[in-house]
Amino acid sequence: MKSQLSSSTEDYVKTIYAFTEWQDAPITSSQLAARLGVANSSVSEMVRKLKDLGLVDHRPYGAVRLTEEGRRVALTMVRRHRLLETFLVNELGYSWDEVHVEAELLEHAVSDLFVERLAAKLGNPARDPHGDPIPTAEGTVPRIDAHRLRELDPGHAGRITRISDENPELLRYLAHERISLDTEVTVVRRKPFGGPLVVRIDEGGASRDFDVADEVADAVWVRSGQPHQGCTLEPGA
Amino acid sequence: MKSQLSSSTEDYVKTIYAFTEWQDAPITSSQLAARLGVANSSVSEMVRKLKDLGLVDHRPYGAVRLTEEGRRVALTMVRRHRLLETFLVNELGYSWDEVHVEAELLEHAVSDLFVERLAAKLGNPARDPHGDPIPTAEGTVPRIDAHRLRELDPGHAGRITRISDENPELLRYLAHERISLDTEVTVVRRKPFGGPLVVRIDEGGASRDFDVADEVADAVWVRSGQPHQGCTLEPGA
DNA sequence: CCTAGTATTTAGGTGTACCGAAAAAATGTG
DNA sequence: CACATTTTTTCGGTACACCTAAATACTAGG
Repeated sequence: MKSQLSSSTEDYVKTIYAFTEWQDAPITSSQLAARLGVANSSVSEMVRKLKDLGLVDHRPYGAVRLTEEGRRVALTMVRRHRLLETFLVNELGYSWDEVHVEAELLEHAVSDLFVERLAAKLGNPARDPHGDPIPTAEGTVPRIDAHRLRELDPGHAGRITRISDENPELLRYLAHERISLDTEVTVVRRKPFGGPLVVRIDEGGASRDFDVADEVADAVWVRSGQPHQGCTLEPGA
Repeated sequence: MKSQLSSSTEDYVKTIYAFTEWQDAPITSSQLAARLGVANSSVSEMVRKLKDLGLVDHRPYGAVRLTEEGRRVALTMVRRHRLLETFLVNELGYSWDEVHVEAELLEHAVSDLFVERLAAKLGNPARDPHGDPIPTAEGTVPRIDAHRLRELDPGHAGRITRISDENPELLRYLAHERISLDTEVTVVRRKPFGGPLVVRIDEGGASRDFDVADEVADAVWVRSGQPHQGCTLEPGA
């Protein structure tokens, strides 16, 4: 059942999964190639191998979809990645813009035993430092009920529950602008024709307006209602 | 200066270093092959590459010796390995027979930043859970002043300061026999012609005699004098 | 000091994961 | 709906780290 996959294989599966985590529509060959930073021809070849391994469904010229087994592998990788990020931030004092690359390397080197011991030590967190849900060991993904900042209409208020970890520079920028998980925002003005989105930010009484760049509006997720509950929810919760 | 070495390269260098850590005499091709579990021909080829990288000195049919640069790399790997082992035991509740394999995988995946943050968190230990000295980031190896149990004469008393981590089964056996770091032993009888070495073990008042198998006598190191100081000495100490 | 035996290297070959270039299939547009 | 464009696949080729088998160099015994 677990024939030990190469770290390339793990990366492909994780990337395929990640593509559909926050949207529908399966990933195409060239999108996969772009995200992995390899040539299209490499993807064609590798996808055939993944299919032989039973990890993806794919027919020539079609999109690539994970099988149940592939999804299981992907969730294992995502769990590893996010637990490692949490560890790096909570225990080793990394800042949230530093953890992604480090976790990317480590996730291929840790054993299941390591992951479960680490999860226990961290208190079985349900979210990582960027607010991304950490799949359970059994393959359940905690539901995250939030929307991209970009999609919100004026007047909509809520708390930031997720910030994509893909771009460290963006994370540093947001930290510099004092925007983080749990920051309360209210949409003031929706993008007209190419104009900026503006949000109002509560800061213990005072408030300021903030121009949201397109990239930021895509990377930041907001939830109205309950506050973000940090990194230490109970496992089954 | 740091052109990123493959994990194979790291393993070769580490293995070459390890061979001379507790004895003199440089390692030969076939010894290297045996320890790495690869064919002699693979070693020949790889040693040539290591030479091209400036990590070893070697002329055909001669032994393999690390260069200064090679030694630096090896110490980096050993530092990583032993800090990781310490982490696994101290923070994740691994037992000392479980850590070696896990550390072997992780040591190729961690960054220098990770290692130094980890070292700081662990309190810059000078010894790992088996009593092996942890090289400093600057490449200094804390002196360990001990002898193999095998080499001790009757009457010699001391504390166990090191137990080789290479054989997990042996470690489990010793744990089962209630022998660990800091156990006080006195050599009762030295091996006559193939007969067993016997040590007396103090156990808070009571004492028992223990037959030491050959393999154990090679793996256990004893120091007379000060007690083993645990895993939290100061860096420069 | 020559030879039998062992240690080491060379030669040729494998699998994985990548590449660029060329061929083939799918897609969009007049 | 045919053709040009884009996307995907196929086709040689490369680097790495390993292998077995064959050739070569050391080394110890007679």
